[in-house]
Amino acid sequence: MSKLHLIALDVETTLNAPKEVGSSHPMHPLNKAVYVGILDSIAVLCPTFSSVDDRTSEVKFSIDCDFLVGCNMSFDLCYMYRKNSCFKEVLQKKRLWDIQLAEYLISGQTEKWPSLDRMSLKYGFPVKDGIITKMFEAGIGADKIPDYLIKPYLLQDLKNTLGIAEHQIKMVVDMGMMDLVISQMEALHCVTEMMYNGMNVDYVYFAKYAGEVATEFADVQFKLAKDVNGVPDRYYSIEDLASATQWSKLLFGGNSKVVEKEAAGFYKNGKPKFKNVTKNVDYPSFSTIAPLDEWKSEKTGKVSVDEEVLKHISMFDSIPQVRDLVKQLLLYREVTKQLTTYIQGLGKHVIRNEEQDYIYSRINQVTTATGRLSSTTPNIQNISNNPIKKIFTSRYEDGTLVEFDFKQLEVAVLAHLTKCKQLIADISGGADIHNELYKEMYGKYPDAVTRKWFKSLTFGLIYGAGAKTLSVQAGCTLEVAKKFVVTFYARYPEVKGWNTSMENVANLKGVHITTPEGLTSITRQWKHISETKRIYTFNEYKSKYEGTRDYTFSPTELKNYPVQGLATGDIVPLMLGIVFRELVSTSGVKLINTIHDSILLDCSREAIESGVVEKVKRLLNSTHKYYQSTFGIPLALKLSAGVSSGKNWFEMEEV
DNA sequence: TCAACAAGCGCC
DNA sequence: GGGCGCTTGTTGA
Repeated sequence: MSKLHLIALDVETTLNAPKEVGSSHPMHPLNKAVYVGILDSIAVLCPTFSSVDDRTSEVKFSIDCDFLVGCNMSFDLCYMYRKNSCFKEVLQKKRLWDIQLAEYLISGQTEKWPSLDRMSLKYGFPVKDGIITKMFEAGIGADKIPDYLIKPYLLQDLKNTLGIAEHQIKMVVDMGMMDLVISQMEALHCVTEMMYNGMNVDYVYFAKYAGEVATEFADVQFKLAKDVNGVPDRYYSIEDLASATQWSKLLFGGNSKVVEKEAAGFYKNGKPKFKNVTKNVDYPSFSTIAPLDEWKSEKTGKVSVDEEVLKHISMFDSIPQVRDLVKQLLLYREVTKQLTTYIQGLGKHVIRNEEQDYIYSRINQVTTATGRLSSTTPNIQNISNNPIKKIFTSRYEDGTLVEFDFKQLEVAVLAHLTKCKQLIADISGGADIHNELYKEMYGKYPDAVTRKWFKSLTFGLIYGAGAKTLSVQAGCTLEVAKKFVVTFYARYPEVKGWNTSMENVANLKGVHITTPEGLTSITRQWKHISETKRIYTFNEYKSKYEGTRDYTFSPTELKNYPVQGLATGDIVPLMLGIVFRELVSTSGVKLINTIHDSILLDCSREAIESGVVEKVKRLLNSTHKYYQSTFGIPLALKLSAGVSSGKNWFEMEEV
């Protein structure tokens, strides 16, 4: 193999953004790139360190290379895009090699956020200068650090990055992982674009809605405080409405240490002397319901007062006062969540510009065990499905948000992995598997309400739940849950076979790991290589049950990782890359986010009229073709996407 | 006072 | 049952 031509990129920046959004936030208006370091692996030219107005970097980027290399590249790329739109156009054409992403994949998702330092150690390069790192940690940006300090630091980073990339590329080729890695690097381009674009926020609506929620919170809090006051004195007294510990003591009893002053003779001057005595006080349980064993925490022994427990009490406690109090607490919890996590939480991430307001969340590609993406600062993947979502609107006058969802993605992937004939037939034929399973059990199709709870049985089973858990989660009897499990495996027998085979292989191939220091692990580990060559790492855990073996692989992880990983770790990112290439040069369309099995676009009216929705839908409905051409393996069934759109992210309607 | 952990809860 | 991240309270250094 001839020597690869790599160009490394590293940006040193100011650290001026407020703490709430992260001081180095690449999209914050107060931040900018100060030094841009570029190092070419074959050119004899010196490394480049350019300032903002320097055109040298542009020249460098125009050089053709095999990979543009960096560490945590979405960060550097966003800064470069902001510097100059010419950079954006040129850089987005490049093939990327992010050493952090490559390391995460090579490690079988065990290295989360691998740092340049850690990788430098592993691959035998000098670890960088601690002084600069300390300065960054102290909030001193690159603009306040003199050249003579920062340039050698930057150069070392660039050299290490290039060297690490060269090692990794060899490894990835040897491991047969290159197709996966390349598709992940394309996805990196897409999520970088999404982070760069951000989500447009309707701040006027946000302010109004925030006021409404705050008012509601105050009302609910007032009412709950009043109800708490009405609890007889002999029970534990709630001091903090938000404390689960205190609620547990009130509802299920418990003891509490109370410090009391006790007379202890007299001082010489005749004044009475006191000493503090700690007494244990036992409180009776306010609820008449005895706590179930499964409500008790394994680690702390505390009785849970989560939603499930509270709902149970609110329905079945024999004392009306208890039922009412707990109902009010449930309401309080709900409103608190809305206020703290969504109103206040999202509010501090709004970046206000003269023209428009945006939330720029991070989309992380190197954090999960399965290869799924995650979202932080703020987490946009768990926004409540309620009017809070109305804050997200189009940036275009008269524009719309458009969301594409893969239909039944994880079930379809399960069908592919297990090659289950009936499951493939059901999904390919457009049948709803929940309806079909219900019909097998009851001889007729369910109505909408029935289907909703019944659906949770299917997902529970795929995630690995047993009949007992299924009955609790779905709120049905154990008999129904048992019957469901039998029905499911009777209709889809290959799923059972696949599950069993995963367990067998894990037990057969799991090995004890020896550390570099020569220590051998008590638990075994199994690295499973999927057909896309993604590596899943399974570890044994201490068994809950007495008997057979002390340590076992988790059957639920074995069932779930390959499904979740292929679906939302491999297939969705593959298509993110494809959609990115298709849309990146289309005007009036912005890629703005991705939530596990969906892709979110912000579209102008003109773009909609020019048929962008149909274009993307066609791409997504051809996923099986891209899968085959990328991984060389046919998908056992075609995937399809649904589309919905709306003026804001709450009022989306199917199109 | 701070950091780590636990509980709780939002999403797919 | 799987996968996450955020907020708050608790705990222990």
